Amino acid sequence: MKIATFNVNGVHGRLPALLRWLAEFRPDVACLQELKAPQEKFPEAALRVAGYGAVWHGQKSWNGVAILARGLKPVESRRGLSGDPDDTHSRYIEALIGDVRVGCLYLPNGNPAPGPKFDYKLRWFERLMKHADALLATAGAVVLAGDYNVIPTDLDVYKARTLAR
DNA sequence: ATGGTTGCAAGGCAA
Repeated sequence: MKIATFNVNGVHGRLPALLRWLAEFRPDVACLQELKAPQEKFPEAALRVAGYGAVWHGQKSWNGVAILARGLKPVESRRGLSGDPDDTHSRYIEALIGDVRVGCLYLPNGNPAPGPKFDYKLRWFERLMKHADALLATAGAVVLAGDYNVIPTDLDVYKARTLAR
């Protein structure tokens, strides 16, 4: 099974590129982040024409995640992580594609640090770890894919010197 | 070197 992930930074603005990418690489599963579209404005029909079923968790202007599956509709098993009832960001959706469970995540950027956004990122990490532990305790294959917003090397940074200050 | 870019959505925020 070919599983891919793509931060689209606006699913409408990026839709032509997304469709080309799906046609060229034909992933069985694609995890999308930064839809930047409300739930009711996700381009479900265009993706269906392209051969992909979808589940998604939209949000106006920011965030938003989706899971696409070629030739079938993913069976949603979770949206959002537990542990913070006040968290309104759409950053996690999970679904079964056949017998493989796929979690699609968009981890908070956390900038600027230190500050409340960085604190939120760390708390989100803790919630993800807790959920990952629960997933690993269950039987079956699990994949947690997406944008972790973790940058081990300067190659992962658009402009490392700016971040280093 | 204190600026540089983009998407959403309609001014400024987030990345």
